[in-house]
Amino acid sequence: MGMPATPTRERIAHPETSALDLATIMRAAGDPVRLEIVRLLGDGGEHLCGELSQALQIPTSTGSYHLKLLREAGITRTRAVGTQRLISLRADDLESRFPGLPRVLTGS
Amino acid sequence: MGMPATPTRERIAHPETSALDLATIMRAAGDPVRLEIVRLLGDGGEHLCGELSQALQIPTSTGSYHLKLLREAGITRTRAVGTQRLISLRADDLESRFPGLPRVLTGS
DNA sequence: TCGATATTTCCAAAGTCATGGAACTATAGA
DNA sequence: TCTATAGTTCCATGACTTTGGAAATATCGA
Repeated sequence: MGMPATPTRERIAHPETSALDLATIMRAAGDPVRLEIVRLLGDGGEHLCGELSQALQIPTSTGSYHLKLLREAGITRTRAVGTQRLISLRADDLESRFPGLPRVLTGS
Repeated sequence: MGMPATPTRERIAHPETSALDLATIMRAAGDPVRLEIVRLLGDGGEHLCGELSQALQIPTSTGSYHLKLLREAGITRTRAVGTQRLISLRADDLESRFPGLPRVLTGS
């Protein structure tokens, strides 16, 4: 026994609102798969990785890759509940830094 | 003499406003060089390829490449005057198709 | 018709990105 | 514990992107 040398799971990293970069956000949103994910998140709810992957008919490994990019760009927030990941749009953070952006991304 | 087999120069192609695609626009804007060009065009004026390339300190061949991508995505309009190309933002077209987008792209 | 100027096109090299199967990790529940 | 489930990470592959020098094209004015 004893503690493992490293934590078993890193806390999920999200950029601070003040650090959001428009070029990074645009690049992340500028892919048909990721833009469709953003549109699905435009309902304001929390969605699972598997649910989004299924909606887009892509393997979960591909979905997980795209969701990581969206999170690292600051477009989405991910929180862990059990083995699940609840993903939502950072609409308020995006709006405060880039007024009008959430509406553009989600089509209102 | 006689006419050449092909026209000496194609008319500069621009997508119609109704054909503008958000993922394509986002991808085009999601590059630091191109986003900076868009911000410079945010003054509403017409700018030359060489002027923009110089402002960004890149070779004109690189500038020309990025300007082609912006034009093909429908973000900019290019008109020829002599050997020069006058480039401007398609702010009204973008606004009508994606309300709020020009403000987001240019930082107002 | 020549030379200067503005820009585009060509090309190759280097870099980045998307894809998806397989292996792995974490958690819940029996 | 064991097993199922959810998601991540690893990895190879192929595809696309960005870069910039060189060559080509177009236009202007002397």
